[in-house]
Amino acid sequence: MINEIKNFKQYLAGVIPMGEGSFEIALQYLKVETIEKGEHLVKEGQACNKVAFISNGLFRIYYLKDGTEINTCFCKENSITSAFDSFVNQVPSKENIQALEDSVVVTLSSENLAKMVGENAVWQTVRQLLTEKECLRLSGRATSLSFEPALEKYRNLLRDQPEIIQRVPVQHIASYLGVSRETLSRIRARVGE
Amino acid sequence: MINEIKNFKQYLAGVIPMGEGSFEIALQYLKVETIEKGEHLVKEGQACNKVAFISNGLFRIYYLKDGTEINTCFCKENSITSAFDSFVNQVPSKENIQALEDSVVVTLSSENLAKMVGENAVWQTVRQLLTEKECLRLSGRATSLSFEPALEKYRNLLRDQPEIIQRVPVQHIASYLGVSRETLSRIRARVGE
DNA sequence: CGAAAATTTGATCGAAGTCAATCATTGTGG
DNA sequence: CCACAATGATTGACTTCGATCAAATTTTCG
Repeated sequence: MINEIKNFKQYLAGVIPMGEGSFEIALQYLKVETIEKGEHLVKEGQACNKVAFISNGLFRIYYLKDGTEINTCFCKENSITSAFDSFVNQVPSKENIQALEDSVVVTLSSENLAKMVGENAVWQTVRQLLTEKECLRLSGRATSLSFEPALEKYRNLLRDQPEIIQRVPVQHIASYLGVSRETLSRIRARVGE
Repeated sequence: MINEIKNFKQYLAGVIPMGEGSFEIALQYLKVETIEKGEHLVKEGQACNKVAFISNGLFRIYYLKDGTEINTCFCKENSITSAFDSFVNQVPSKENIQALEDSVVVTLSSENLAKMVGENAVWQTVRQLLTEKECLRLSGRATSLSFEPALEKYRNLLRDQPEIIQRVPVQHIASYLGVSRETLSRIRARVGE
């Protein structure tokens, strides 16, 4: 089993205990892809018919509002990324997913996921758990975005995802926090780092 | 079958087509409860071990931030409400759910839901679909909260949930929109209701 | 090295928050 | 049924945080 697939297996083991052989069903369906920095995994308008486990690298999810990009999520190695709405409802994506670093992902199409669910119900549970996780993330984001002042937002990000601040250009972080580049710059000057 | 249960069946039919008899499994597990205006369905600190289908009435979900209430959701008849995090992860709820009108709900405990999933896999699918729905709602909320000016937020609420504005006290709406009571009041004066 | 992009810094402006007072509505007890 | 308290909503004055515009500086990369 190649390394990327192993990483994915490891990741799932942390989400739900999987009986011997349950994971192996997936092997025939998984695909390893390399995405270079700057390239897109998903583009607006496309249907996103797959989820991607990030074995290595970093992505951002963003959409366009009145011509400017708004980042909604940063996804790093050892997590899953996808254009949720598009994947679930098979509609064209309003979101873009772009690699911020050279990345390697393991992808799984929705059709293949459906097959896996048919073969072993544990995959249905996996899907359920991952969806619930996404709910919790979104709920936290909604809270933070509108009820924290800019400084708090930054502090919280620093607390919850310190690596992001190291690895992501400031402009993207500003948009993620719902703050102008200039304001974020000043906050950073004050916080010292 | 009493009316509240019928309503619930009807609601589910709109979420997913259910084979004859699939719903009937639920009958033994469902419970009808009456909640008077002002009473709580869930209180902070309690574990919320059930979901409630609202047959009749209106609820708000809120939590306390530095002593002030922040509303995160209004749920009216013909929809489902629950303290998501608490229900899913069996932890004490940070959220409160309060009836804004005299209400009648159909409740289902998480243990009973688990039993139902065991008896018929369609209930697993129901759960999945409802979770996905919640994700989409949260995603929209996160977007609206931080990237729309106050006026837009209000207009969007007016467009998406006009009834809420009729049925919910202004103070609660303000907190839901992440805006001070005074600002909302001024917006309403401008928009002309 | 030099051009382009990203970040920081400075000055100004505006949307929305806060504080305070007034007006409206609801509800309760005499 | 009215009076009065209590709560909720509106209006006004002032302040503040963060956006915008503009310029300077730093970093990135061909």
